[in-house]
Amino acid sequence: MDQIKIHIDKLRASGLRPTKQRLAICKILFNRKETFHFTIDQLKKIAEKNIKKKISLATLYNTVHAFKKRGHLKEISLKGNKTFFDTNTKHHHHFYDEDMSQLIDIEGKNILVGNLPKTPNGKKIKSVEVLVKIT
Amino acid sequence: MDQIKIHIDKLRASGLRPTKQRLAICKILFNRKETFHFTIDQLKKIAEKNIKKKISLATLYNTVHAFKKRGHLKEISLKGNKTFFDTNTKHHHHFYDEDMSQLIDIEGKNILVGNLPKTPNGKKIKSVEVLVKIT
DNA sequence: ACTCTACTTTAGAATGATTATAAAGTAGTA
DNA sequence: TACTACTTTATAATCATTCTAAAGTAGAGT
Repeated sequence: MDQIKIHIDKLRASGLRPTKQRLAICKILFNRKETFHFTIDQLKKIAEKNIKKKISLATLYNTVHAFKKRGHLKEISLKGNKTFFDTNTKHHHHFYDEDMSQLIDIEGKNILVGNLPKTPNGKKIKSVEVLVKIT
Repeated sequence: MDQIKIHIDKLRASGLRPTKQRLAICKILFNRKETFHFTIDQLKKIAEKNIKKKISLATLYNTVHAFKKRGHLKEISLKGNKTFFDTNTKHHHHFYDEDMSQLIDIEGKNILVGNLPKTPNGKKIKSVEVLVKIT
């Protein structure tokens, strides 16, 4: 079954025109079974190698943010200057390998967080994120 | 009892000369019972108001990093452009109030993280951090 | 107190990630 | 094919942080 068609439909369904650049990015991000964690400049390198042309940084930022807004990507909370994105949009947690600067998924159901205290001022919990740093 | 003396000793014990700027910063950070979470520019505003003079950004960065290196401050993992520091150096977790961009401590012992899967490649766990976002 | 030296502070430049701008290009509809 | 709104792009702008190197200061030894 044609992956390209799937990506075109996905883009159209999100109100985004299927352009060459967006399709190239879709191919990199979504033609895979496993989760993919990346930074913008990693994505840029891969995309430019694939299409053998330059892609503007601005396009990559635009596209990735558009995908995030539509729920096709998640942004990962990490200290430091680099922002990571994650193709796994389900609720889950991460190992962070500091030597490799690399994220590894932990399925949400495989981790248990208990004894949470009452939220301050009766606020609602929006999310619970666990980051396990490893070396 | 003289707080200033305590700060001078603390600085000396860390191999740092007690300068006007460092003492002003110590006063802001450590003359309090409760945990203090701050960004560099928040600290700058408070410090300059206190001493009624400008302090160089570089000095604030230098000092805060020196304190962090000596274990008097912790740096907090958060997405976004701003880096937070925390006067609570014990192991603990955080609520993050997104409306207020404000961190609130959760004592380490008050939270339970279980069912952690095996670490990849037999790596060692360095830390487990929980961030509870609230609104 | 005086001097010397190493440590500090400082303003401003440099860096690196991200966002804004505005002009040129393109998809999709009529 | 023609038109219009959406996209891409190069570049400038912004923001946090780090670097630099020159001027200032603390503390030890005199």
